[in-house]
Amino acid sequence: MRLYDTPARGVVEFEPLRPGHISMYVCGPTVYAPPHLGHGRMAISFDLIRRYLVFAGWDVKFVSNYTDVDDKIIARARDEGVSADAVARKYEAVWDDAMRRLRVMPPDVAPRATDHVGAMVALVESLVESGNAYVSTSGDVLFSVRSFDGYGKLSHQSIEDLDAGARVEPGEHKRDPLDFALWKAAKEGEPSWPSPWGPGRPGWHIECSAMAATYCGHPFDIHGGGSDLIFPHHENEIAQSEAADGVVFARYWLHTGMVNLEGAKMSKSTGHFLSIEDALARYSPEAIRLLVAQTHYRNQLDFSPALVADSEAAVDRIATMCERAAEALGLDAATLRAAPAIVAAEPEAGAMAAFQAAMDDDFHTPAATAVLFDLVKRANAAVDRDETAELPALLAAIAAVDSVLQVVPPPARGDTALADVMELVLELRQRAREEKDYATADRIRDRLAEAGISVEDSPEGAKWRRRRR
RNA sequence: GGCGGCGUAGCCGAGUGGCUCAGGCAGAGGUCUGCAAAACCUUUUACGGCGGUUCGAUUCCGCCCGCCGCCUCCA
Repeated sequence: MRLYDTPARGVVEFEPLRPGHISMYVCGPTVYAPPHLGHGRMAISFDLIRRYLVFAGWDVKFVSNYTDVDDKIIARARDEGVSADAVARKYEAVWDDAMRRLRVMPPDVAPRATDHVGAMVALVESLVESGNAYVSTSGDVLFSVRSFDGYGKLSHQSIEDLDAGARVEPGEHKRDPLDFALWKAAKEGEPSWPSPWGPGRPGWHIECSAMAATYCGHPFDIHGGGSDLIFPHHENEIAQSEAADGVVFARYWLHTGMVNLEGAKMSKSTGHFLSIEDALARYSPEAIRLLVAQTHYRNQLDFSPALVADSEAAVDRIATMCERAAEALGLDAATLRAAPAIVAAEPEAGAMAAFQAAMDDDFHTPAATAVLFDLVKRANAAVDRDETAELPALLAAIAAVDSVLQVVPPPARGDTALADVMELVLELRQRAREEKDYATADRIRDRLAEAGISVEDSPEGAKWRRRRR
């Protein structure tokens, strides 16, 4: 298996720390606002990667945190007149719900920063002892970037280059403009924890260093996140994790591309974004996942309604195929879509080989979707030719590929009242057709289409189904 | 200014030094149908510009143009 490693600036062969095992840490959300499609893309991208690793037989430990103590959370709490903890818990739930709806698997461990302050304090202490950190006159504990030789190795910047663009806020008392806070002294009314340097709270970067080491080990295999976290967040994680003991922090770094909306990056801070909730009100989770999978995870994704509409049509096509195949095999369509593995058959070997080859090459999901659509086309062709013998192997392969992609839509919830009404309507329409009253038959079909129900005539009688938009 | 990415057919989006091709969506024609739909088959001046390397470049190199990201909180 090969993957693109950010510090190596290229695709490298993956070698696990322990054979058969992969420990993975992906930076989770700061829970102060609803997540947007940028977060969704990042989460779906890593979900695709994780599901594939599991599919490929790795024993994966997937850890993703909640940053639940932060300036923005505190500011939000102040604005709303509630506690910081209340804000964090609220948006944690919003995040979980969004992830569930996007069919993103929950992490094996989802640690909260506030539950790991002790480990952070211990890490800061060791950095102070090793001379990599100092207590500033303002009472903060700062990391001295010049004390760490490798600073800049992830983002490929020299300290000099970075220095030129660095800003210093008044009152920070930094020895170097690039030095960053490991521990912030408590201000009036802020959440705080006891420490050797007085009450305070952890800096942003230290939590990930502490939690990743706690749950994934030191070192661990793969660290992931959005590409906008490369600097300074991940660069700083490396510095503070490696400076004290010289042990490598994460062995491979994976970064996902940004999502653009109308030509500019989505960003919570600028208000230029489409929330996951709003997106899901208009588009199906499967269409959003397909859109994400059809673009390589490292590339920028330019989001637009027209784009999801395309994906929606493609997802619809997969759903239609499932129904046709189920009928051809005499299976219940809903059961087939809910549990495609019902067709107990060996997945078609050629497709599986193509799928694995694609995913082993830096998680090439665009090629994997091509494999899926090739299977859909072959399954449809088999139904057309009435060659159902090869169908189970094709469906098993589709199920296998979809165990990673998760783009086959689940069956619509059964609405028996609608089904009864439709039975009557189609019966009346059939009577009109038999009487060659095609005007009436077509009018019924057209009106149903307007109501979002398509009607298809076939030798076995008319079939109907609800259309996605 | 420093670091990095991208520019591929109507749209989105993979990929490759020459060989038949990614894939999806849309459009056109065909099969099927009372007409449709679905499905299948066929199909639509493709590789930003200018040079260079090469027997041969969309693919490698250089320059230019355009777009985007990071360098500050950010998925």
